[in-house]
Amino acid sequence: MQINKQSNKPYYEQIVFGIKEDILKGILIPGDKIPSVRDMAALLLTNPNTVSKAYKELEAQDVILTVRGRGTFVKDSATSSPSSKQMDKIKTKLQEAVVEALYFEVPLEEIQSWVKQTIQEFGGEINGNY
Amino acid sequence: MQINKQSNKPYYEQIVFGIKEDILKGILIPGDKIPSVRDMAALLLTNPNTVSKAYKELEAQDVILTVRGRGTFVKDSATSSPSSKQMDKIKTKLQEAVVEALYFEVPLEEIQSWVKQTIQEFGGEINGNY
Amino acid sequence: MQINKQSNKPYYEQIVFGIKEDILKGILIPGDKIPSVRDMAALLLTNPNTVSKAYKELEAQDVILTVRGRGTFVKDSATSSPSSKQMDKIKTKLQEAVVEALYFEVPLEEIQSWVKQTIQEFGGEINGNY
Amino acid sequence: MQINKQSNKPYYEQIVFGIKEDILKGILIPGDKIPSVRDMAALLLTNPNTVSKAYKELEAQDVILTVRGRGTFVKDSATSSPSSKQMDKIKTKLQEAVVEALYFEVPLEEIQSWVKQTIQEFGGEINGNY
DNA sequence: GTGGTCTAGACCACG
DNA sequence: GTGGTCTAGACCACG
Repeated sequence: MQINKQSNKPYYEQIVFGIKEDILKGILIPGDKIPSVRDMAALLLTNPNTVSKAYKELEAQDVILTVRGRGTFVKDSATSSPSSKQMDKIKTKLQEAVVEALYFEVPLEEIQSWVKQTIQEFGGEINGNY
Repeated sequence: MQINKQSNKPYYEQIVFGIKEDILKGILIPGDKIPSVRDMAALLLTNPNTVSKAYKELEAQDVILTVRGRGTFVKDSATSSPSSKQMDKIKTKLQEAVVEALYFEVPLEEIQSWVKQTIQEFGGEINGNY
Repeated sequence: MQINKQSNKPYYEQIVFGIKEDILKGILIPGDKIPSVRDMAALLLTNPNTVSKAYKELEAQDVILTVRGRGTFVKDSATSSPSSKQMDKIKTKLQEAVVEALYFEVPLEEIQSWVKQTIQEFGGEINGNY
Repeated sequence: MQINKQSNKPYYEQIVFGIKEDILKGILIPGDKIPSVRDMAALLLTNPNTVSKAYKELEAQDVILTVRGRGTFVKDSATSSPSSKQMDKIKTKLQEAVVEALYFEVPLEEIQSWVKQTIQEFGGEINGNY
């Protein structure tokens, strides 16, 4: 995992997203201890406060569990069901991306293929009749 | 088109997106004159500076064209081909939305259906066997 | 509203609680603009970052709404329904306080009276047959 | 008694609270010897330092008494009268819990019922016309 | 060693 | 003028 310092995306959001990616990819599994705030900051060449902010956000989203004095752990993903608010947010984000693509005349097949690729890369088993 | 003042999305981005939506929907077609910065600001109950910023962004993206003294016009979409940079940005945005959805265990069928719905609403002609 | 710098309660939590109190008391009503992060920091003789943290927490709890560049506003309390998690937390907190009181042999009548007083001070109209 | 390692409440506070609960419930009665720091640590699968901290806190609150070489004992509750400082703390804690509940529009009846339940569970004899 | 809180101060995006 | 992000660095509570 790395922070793209050129991106206009805040560092802490990149960390939040990166952790989720690692969980989806199976690099991190439920129960795993993730690096301490300080270690992660050293790894990512950023400030501990920034990592701390990311971890707090991840905890608010029920992705990790942090125990004072002991560390931070990956939660069971089954536990974390999104609120309808989060659901709406995700849906809107997806739709906006699609509209954007359509506007710039990305061929439909390509849009579909991007989605499929991502699902295959991150989504694990896919039903045959899809 | 309206601005959602509750949204955490910047007003100017909402305007940029709204114009693109209107074009995709056919409400605006190439060559159409769009309201002046001041008129649009009045329509949207917002600050002219905000509209101006949105128009500049739309011009940078080759979506509209401002002719001094004559007004602002919707460009021919054929003219506006996205740079590979824009293309990457769109792809990344789409993938991130999908990853987010996967993380929160949105069923694959639902993700697909969201994409299809959006395409059908905005994308015009869709091949039957798609 | 004031921060008790002697208290072991974090400043930012005191601010969160203080805002809720002011809403319950009617000092703040839905739609009201609350002081900017900087102004509030000056009022409370604390650091803007601390106020910012409090405001973020209040927004996460659906108590206030912050609009970039415009300010921070009190939300309609009807909108903010607590999650079952929040509910559990509140219940636990209340029960712990009661257990503590019982342990130190606070008379039952006194415990009841504390609760009633608080309800009368903050709860507005109370049904007669209570 | 058990420690909830998921809770964000410090372990030592959980122990302090747990002992008080046991006394209120009658599981522990004045004069009872409670497990040594080491035994308790083994029982609770935690660090002896943590138990030690809890015992010190309980001693400071006049709940238990440690006699060097003989062990740790539950004090007579009559002996342990709270300082007015402790009293204020308890009152504040209770009021805060009630304010929190009111803010989130927990019905008054429910707040009352939570208090009653707790009293009935822990408080022993309750006057009929209460 | 772990995360939590707080300060001081900088720079930025938005309206 | 508004909130958001980030850094650097301090001190603290907990285990």
